[in-house]
Amino acid sequence: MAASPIFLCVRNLSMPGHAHPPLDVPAETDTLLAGLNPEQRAAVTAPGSALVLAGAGSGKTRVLTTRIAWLIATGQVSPMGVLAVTFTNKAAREMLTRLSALLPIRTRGMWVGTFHGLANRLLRIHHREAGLPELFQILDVQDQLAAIKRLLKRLAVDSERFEPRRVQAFINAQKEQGLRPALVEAWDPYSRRLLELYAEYEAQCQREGVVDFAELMLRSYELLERNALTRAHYQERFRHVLVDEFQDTSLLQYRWLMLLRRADNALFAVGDDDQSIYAFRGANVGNMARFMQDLGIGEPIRLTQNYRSHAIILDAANAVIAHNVNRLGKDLWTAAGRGEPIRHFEALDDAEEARFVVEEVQDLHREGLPWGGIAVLYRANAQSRALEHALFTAGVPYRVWGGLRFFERAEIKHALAYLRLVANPEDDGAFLRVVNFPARGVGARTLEHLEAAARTQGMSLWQAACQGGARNKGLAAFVALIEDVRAQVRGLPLAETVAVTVERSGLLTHYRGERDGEERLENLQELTNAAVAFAIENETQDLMAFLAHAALEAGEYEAAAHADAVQLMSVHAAKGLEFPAVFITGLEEGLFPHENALVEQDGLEEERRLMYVAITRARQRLYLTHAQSRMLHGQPRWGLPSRFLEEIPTGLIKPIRARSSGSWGAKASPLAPGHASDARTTTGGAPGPTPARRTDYPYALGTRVLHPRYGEGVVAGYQGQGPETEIRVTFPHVGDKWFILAYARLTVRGGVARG
DNA sequence: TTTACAACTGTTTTT
DNA sequence: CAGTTGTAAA
Repeated sequence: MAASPIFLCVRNLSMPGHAHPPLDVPAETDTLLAGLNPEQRAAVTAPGSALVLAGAGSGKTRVLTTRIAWLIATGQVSPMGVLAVTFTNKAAREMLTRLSALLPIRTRGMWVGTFHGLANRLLRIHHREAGLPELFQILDVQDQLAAIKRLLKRLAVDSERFEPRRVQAFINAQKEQGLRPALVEAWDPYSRRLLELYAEYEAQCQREGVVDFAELMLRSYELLERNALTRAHYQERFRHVLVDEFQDTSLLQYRWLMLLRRADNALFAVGDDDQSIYAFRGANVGNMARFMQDLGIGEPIRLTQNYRSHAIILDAANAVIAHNVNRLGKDLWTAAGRGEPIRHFEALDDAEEARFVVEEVQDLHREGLPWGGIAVLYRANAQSRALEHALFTAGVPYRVWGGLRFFERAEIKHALAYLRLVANPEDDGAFLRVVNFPARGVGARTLEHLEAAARTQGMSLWQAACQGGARNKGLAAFVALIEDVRAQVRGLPLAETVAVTVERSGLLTHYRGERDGEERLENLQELTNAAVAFAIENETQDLMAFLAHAALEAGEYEAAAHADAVQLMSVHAAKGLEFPAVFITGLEEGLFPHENALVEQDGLEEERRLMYVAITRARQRLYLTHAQSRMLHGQPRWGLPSRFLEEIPTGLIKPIRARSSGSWGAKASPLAPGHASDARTTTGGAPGPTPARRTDYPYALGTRVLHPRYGEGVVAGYQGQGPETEIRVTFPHVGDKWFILAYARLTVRGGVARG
């Protein structure tokens, strides 16, 4: 497989990255700096290394791109001497787009990309030094989990005790800390076993020539660390390293960046500790303080003027985030007016919440706001269902972000597995995925034999299958098919290769025969389109590059991405975006903040930052909604309003009542007892089982109750029904406890409860 | 070996 | 509720 042009141009190791004569560009440097406020200007022109503490909506991306343009235009660096790192592909693209608008330069060869994308780039170039085959494959999260399950099975590990996801999380956590198995300390037998599994997993990946996300980072880190010449080359080249969303860097990524640093290079980091919401993925906010220390930076440059939101919205955001203790500290301000109050709506259940959102959305649209100017945010993707249903029923166009992405869909993964086998038939993971899909009579028994043969002879499944001859008819057919396709696509352009492989795989025929195969067929067609687009955009026909792209950029191929539609997404997915109108839904204890987060170290603070991110997405109008009950796992579940609602000064909030007759929607005081048994009617539509069942619960939410062991607490929610109904009580010192209602010995202060 | 269906279980956020 | 795993029958 020929290396792509991308790789060829970076292969030119003699490319000087240091100063060069100023570009002959029409953009005067004064023009570049015009319109920046003093802090932004200071950041753009900062000599040497700097840390920029950039609040939400403070022009962070503008500063970053303007700095690159300014450095180039003033001759301080050549385009090839810049390394700019982001976390999302979207952000990287955005940066390149803005950059080419500022300067007439060719951005294609520039090193602007995500950490993982750049790590991949390094490893492709230096695969030999890194100890990887030229055609190494990238495992996405699903692939990695499948590989781990396979490993556990092969080693006959009790996967009840060692849950695959646990093992996966353990391995990734170690890698994100830069730790190989030999460096991890394990004191108890369980940890020791985990460690063994980590080591075995590594061996398996190495054998199969595959690399997971964390491995991309770790392997490229080790490459730079161990090869002084290579390191020196990139240090010489990248005179300016710029990092976006610095608060999201992991320890390993931090050290990766530091390897590229030389005394006369400049590191420019932009971040906002208040928007650090990826700790669960290894992000380490502490990197910001460490950065200042390691680089001898006294104070960060603070960008506190917000150009996005009205003052009321900022006040709310500032008030919420002020409850966090661990902060570098900054308050946002705006020159814009106060704006409208924040609207708050309490719904009886998630269905009513969704109906409220739809009605308001329709009003906004009638007032002239395009659908696309409206975002509906939620904490967990599962919440999108009720909202989608209501929007769909009302005929409002909407687009859901997140969830299952294009390259993660089963049919696409299948097609990609065929392509991976075309690129490299030794890929066991890909082999197992499609050896019997579509079904061709290769069952568990055949695979057992094959795996045994492969193991004893130390070869891949593919080799074993070739060698074992045609003991199984289906297996022989599969081998013949793959060999045939490999021969057929040799020398074909990328898109043809994809089209031919998909066709020959039999996937199309298979899905044509399925009831719900229509959408899958469309997706498979779309895969060829994606290949065409990829080939044009990157000027390459390299299948490996396309497969890497598929793993590193799972989404972004949805149809109608640019249509005017209401945007539905998780708060995480909304980071970096802004909308004239924003709904934050599901503001309930247990959901937002999420109950899992409450038991994690610093979990509540991270949830609060998430709330901060959510609020600061809004430019003019902000809605907050919560529901008294919500369907969860097919059961209604009750919760108190989120504490974040109370952290916003009441003066900024205007409660909204449901508009339909007979409804009830004023903001309730969460500690006011007594409304659980009030019979209430809901808006016109079917209210679901809610009102009837509510009367079954003996204590109102918020009721103070006494427990013989834990003392006084507050009723925080219910789950389930009938004799298995559980009650959740929050105790001041003990936290949340669940009890079976029928057995819980609870008393209400001042009397015994009904029930 | 494949298919169909029952039982079980987890369930946040994502490059 | 939905996705996965286990079991029984074809």
